Amino acid sequence: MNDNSEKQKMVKMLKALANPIRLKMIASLHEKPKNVYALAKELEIPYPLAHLHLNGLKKLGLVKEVRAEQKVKGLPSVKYYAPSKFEIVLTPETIGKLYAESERGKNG
Amino acid sequence: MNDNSEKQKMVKMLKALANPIRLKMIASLHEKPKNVYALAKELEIPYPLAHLHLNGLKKLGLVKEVRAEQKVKGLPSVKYYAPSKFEIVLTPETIGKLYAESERGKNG
DNA sequence: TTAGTATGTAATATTTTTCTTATATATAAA
DNA sequence: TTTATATATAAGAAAAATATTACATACTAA
Repeated sequence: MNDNSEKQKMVKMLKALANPIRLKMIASLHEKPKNVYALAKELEIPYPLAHLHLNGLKKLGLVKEVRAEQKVKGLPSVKYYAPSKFEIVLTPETIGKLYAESERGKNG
Repeated sequence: MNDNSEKQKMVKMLKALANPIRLKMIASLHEKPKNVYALAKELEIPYPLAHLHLNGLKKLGLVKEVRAEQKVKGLPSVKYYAPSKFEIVLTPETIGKLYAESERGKNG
């Protein structure tokens, strides 16, 4: 019942990482945490696009908010993001295992 | 000049692997080499679709022909495929490195 | 000769992903 | 008040990926 979610999660993760903008974002945030606005400027893409891509990474837990600086009074603070700790190893073996294990999971 | 190809190749590889059918194919071929027709039946998808997906993997070198059995006389032999040996490790560090190194490659 | 095995491709249709444009809010500085 | 900083979302357009249908070839077995 739940054995599919592992495979589905993997596909979602890989889809998220299979994009040059999102890879660049992770690389940039790994170097130094920053906010969406700065990221958009650095990658030379419009803010809504940057927001969209970062949000996708955030939803999958590949990127997280590390701190929120309240520059002014009680107002929209600047949110800094950094990559989460993740490790995905792709080999014929790991892929084979992913499917073999969930097959077994079906019955026992 | 050539520093982009590494990143582009990575994105292509990840795109190829970010698909349930293609992951299943690799898992199945890792278990036992087989031909497109058998793969199509096993995954319960139409042959042209299986051909399309396997071709994508083949073009990137993720899957290779391991042998061709000539069942009959001088005719379309059955082609068996297996995954190539590959290893892709995805962490914030490896992604950061991928982009940092190619940046440096631009000038030196 | 029809069904099953086996290959491969082309054209189209569908679906998903990606990108742009527009909207809305809020502050500071010029 | 206009520009720059900063957030967030929605709607629609464009592009890319995915899937279907049809075609063409070729042998074997029923």
